Amino acid sequence: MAISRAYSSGAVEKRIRPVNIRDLARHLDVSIGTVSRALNGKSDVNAETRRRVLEAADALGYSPNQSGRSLRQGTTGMVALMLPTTRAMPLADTIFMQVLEGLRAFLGERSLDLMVLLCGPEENAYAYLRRVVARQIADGLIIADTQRIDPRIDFLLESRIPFVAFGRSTSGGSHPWIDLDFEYAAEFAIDRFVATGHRRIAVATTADEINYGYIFADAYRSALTRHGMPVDPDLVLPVENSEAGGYALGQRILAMADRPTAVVLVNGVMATGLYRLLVERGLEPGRDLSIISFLEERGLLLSPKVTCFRSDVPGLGARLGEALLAAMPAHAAHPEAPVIQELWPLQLVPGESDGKSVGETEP
Amino acid sequence: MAISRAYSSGAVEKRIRPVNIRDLARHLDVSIGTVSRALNGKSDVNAETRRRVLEAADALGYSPNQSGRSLRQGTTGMVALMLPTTRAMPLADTIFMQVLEGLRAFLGERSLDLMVLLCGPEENAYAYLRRVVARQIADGLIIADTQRIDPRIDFLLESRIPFVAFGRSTSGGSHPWIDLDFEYAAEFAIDRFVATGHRRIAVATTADEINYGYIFADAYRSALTRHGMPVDPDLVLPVENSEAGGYALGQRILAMADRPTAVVLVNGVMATGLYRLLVERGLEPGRDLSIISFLEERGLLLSPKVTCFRSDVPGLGARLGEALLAAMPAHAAHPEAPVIQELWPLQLVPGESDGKSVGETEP
DNA sequence: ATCGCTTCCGTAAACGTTTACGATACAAAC
DNA sequence: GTTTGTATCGTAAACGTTTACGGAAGCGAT
Repeated sequence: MAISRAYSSGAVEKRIRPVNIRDLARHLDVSIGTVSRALNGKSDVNAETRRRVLEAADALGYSPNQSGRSLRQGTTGMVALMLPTTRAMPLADTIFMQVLEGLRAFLGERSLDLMVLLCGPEENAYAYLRRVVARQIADGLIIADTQRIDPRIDFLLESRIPFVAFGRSTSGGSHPWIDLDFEYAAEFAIDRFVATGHRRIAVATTADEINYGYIFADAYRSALTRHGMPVDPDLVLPVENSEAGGYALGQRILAMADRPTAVVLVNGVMATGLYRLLVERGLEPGRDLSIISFLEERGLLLSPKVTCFRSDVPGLGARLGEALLAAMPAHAAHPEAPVIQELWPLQLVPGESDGKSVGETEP
Repeated sequence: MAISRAYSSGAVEKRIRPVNIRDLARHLDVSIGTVSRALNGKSDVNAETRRRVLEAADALGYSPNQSGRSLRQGTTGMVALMLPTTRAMPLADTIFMQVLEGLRAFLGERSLDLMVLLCGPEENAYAYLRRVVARQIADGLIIADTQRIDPRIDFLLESRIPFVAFGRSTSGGSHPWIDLDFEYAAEFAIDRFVATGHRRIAVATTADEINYGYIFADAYRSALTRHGMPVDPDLVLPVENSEAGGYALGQRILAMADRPTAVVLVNGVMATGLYRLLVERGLEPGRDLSIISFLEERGLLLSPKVTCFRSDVPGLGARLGEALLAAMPAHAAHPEAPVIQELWPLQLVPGESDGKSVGETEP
């Protein structure tokens, strides 16, 4: 644990003042207006002058100060994605990072920078959002983890700031959103289970207030009803969004008197925990309990291979970016761009974790 | 895929202009100077006036425009963490998110906001860094993924912007950094292996240029030498930082003529993949191959339990924040704060994945 | 009445940039 | 020679905020 003196150079040196446009203008012996026009690609500047300006800017390492620029033109060139850290932790490993990367790449091509703002548990997410909007820190906003009733959406609509929601909500009027097609996944899984003879099918949803848990459970219920099967409330199981949650889910299922023969998971993270419990109890996924999981990258390494859904997740991120740009007047293709509201498609990847129902099996 | 018209309200409404300090002053019939002083807690403002200002600001939803404020006082109140997305993906699930949360919480208590800037593969990380610094977007910077030779550090030192590195580097002079104690982990693991009779011990390091791979391998070599054991270059195995990498690692180990009986992993992500391969081949971790893994949350759910290192990772994040603040003149406890350079401690959590060497076992 | 002190507040400059506007120079057209 | 047009550039205002400075008012002491 070495501790040395501040900045080895010894003398106390002031923070270096970055070169500004005035320095650059003085250095080139032109006016700052010309420098600005040259750098911003305006037409009324001599080609030779522009070359000199660009060259000098590069040599002196000049980039326009962001505060000055955005103060003048009321735009920051940044897009903020607000992320509650409570969610960031369990979900980061599945798809969120890929959404982020798809989004970032899309925005980067349009010379917009993406910044991720973490919102901790102690600070109210709504208050934080208000602060970010009022301080005009970003030209557009992306919110995740939409809840069934989400005051953030009402506020964002009211404040007229361009935004897009990753996930649906019943709040607010017509606003841009992209969401995974949870309905398709739930119904497809149920259809598949029913087709292979399963009659007692459980669903693992989220334990918190995030909307997609409700959506998934609703789709599960309507799919069962469509097949003329009864809906047992005891088979709708809220699960904590983690591997430990999946482990606990397994414990609960095995402890049930009238045990389900199949379960569909709203989230891939829990699959690993569920697998582990089954193996510990000497049970085999796909034989003793059929499992269909949601999006999961890691789960593909599970043995036996888990049957799960897949999706073009970076593409989803890019589509989020498109939906946001459509809501930003300065970036929209045409001024009257429609509000984008889309379900993102999934495909099932068959594995070995679901199979024919063999009725009740003893552990 | 519903698509509706832009903003249900119908009429084309302009973007709302947020209330600024002038509006607030006019509304209260005082000068903008007084409003600013009242909001910033200056002493020379009447108590009753301050109350009215604060009340009105809250009622009108006023927050000072960030650009104007930071333009004037040359400070943004934000700290940026720059993260290459190439790394973000595989590592997010292990410890990085917890580092982030610890850091964010620490900064939040000091009313600094943390923003995460993603740096994609197509944009040079160094060029991006230069841009961020020149645009003065943040008061302090945190860089991760330090490489053995890292030009970013030289540049940051030269530009005099406060920063801290998560990870060591040979570049630059004396600058703040925090790093995990890879040396301790490597040596402790080797000691433990040797004590239980292992003589052929492999190490899985990173396949890229990130510095900790070198550090870990060096510590591995010196530990072997200290025990008077030969260092076989074939047992230093670069592994891709993912579960697939762990799987491939297992394939390579099993294919070796003179197979090692133990392996220590520089990263926990690969443990799962290695486990899977062993199970597929009918081998058991801890009996047929002893494994000690690095930090890993998920690995604790593996069966048999993996022997791995643990650390107070959010605490590490907070310490990163402390190291950064010590380098920021406006926030340091005293102006001549020393440069913080620290190794963060780890502890071994015994599991069942390492045990006595039973020599060569046939699959 | 004058002075000094304190409390409170208004005025205006400054931060770095963009951009509307006008000025200059020069070439082309009359 | 005058006018018109074009290319190029300088000037200055504006964005929203903070803060140094000074002024006004009140009050007690001389």
